[in-house]
Amino acid sequence: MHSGTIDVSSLAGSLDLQATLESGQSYLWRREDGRMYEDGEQTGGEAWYVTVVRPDESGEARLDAGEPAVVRVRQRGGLLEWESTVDAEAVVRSLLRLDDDLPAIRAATPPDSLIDAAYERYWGMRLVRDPPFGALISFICSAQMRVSRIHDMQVALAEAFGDTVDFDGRSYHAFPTPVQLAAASEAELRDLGLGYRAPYVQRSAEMVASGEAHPAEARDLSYEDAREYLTQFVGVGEKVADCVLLFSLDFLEAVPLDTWIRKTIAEYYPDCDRGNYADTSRAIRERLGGEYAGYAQTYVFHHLRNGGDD
DNA sequence: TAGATACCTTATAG
DNA sequence: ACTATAAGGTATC
Repeated sequence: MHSGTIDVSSLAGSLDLQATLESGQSYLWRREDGRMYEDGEQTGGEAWYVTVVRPDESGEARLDAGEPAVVRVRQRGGLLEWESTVDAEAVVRSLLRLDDDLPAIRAATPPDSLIDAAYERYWGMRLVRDPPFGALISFICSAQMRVSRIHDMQVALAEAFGDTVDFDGRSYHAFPTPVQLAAASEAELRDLGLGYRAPYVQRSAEMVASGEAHPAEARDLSYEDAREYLTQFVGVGEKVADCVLLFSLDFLEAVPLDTWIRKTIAEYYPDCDRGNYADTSRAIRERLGGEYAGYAQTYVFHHLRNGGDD
C-alpha cells in the first residue's frame, strides 16, 4: 500500500472533491460507499472515491496500455488523502488537475452574474483530466442519457469486460482496454443497457484497438481540427467531441453544447445562438472568456443542473 | 448543405 | 396503474 496526503489548502484555489467528481465530468470514478450521484449536495464530504488507471512512465494516466493501478482519494478539509497500489501522487495531481490556477482562470473570465454565482457556489471544483479512451467511450454512452445512468453503464462495462485488481482486501475492476471492448458483441453491450449506443461503443473501441485512430492523437491538433478528428469515431458528434477535448485532452476552451447549455444560451445569452453548432460554439466561447471558457461552462452546468436559477 | 426522423432504455411526471 | 416525456445526441436519409 502506497499512500500520502496533498495539502490542497495551499493550491492556487482550493479543492472541492465531491463537486469535481460528481458534476458529470468524469464517469470513471466510483464512491466506495456506493452513493455516487445519490444526494447531489451533501453526503460526499469525506467519502473515498476510487478509480483504476494504467499510469505510463511519465505518470500519465492511461487506460489502453500498461499495468492497472487502483487509486483512491478522499478529502478531509484542507487535506487530500490518497492510497494506491503504486506511488500515485503525480497521477492524482494529473487526474484532478490540481495544478490549475483557479483564481487566475476565474480572473480571465468576463464579469457575469450567472458565472459568478456558479463559481461562488462550487469554488474549488476543478476540471478533470480523464484518460482519453475512457473519456471517449463514456461520452459516447452519454447520448440522451441521465448522468447517474451514464456512470452506472461505465461500472457495468468495467465489471463485465475489465481486468480485476486486488487492493486492500477487495477486488476492483479496471475499465476495459480497447482490445477487450472491441471483442465484446453488440448483443452483450445491449444486455448491459447501452441501447443504440452498443454498436457505437464496439466499433469505436475497434478503431482504437486496430490502431486506425486514437483519441489522444487529437492533442496535437488545433482546437477545431481536434474536434473534427474525434468525430471520425462512431457515435461521436460535435458535442461528444467537445466533452473529450475538455475533460481529457486539455482543451479548456471547449464548450460542449448540450441540452443544459443550449437552454442557458436561450435564456441568458440569446445573441450567441447562431443556429448551428460551430458558429454558436464560437460565440458562446467568446462570451465565456475564450481560453478558459470550458471552466465557466462546467461551473454553470453544475450550478443549473442543481437548481441554480430557482 | 440544411432539416427531419429514428433510435435503446429507464426514471419521472402527469 | 398507465402513458407521455425527457435524458450532457448521433447517424442517416
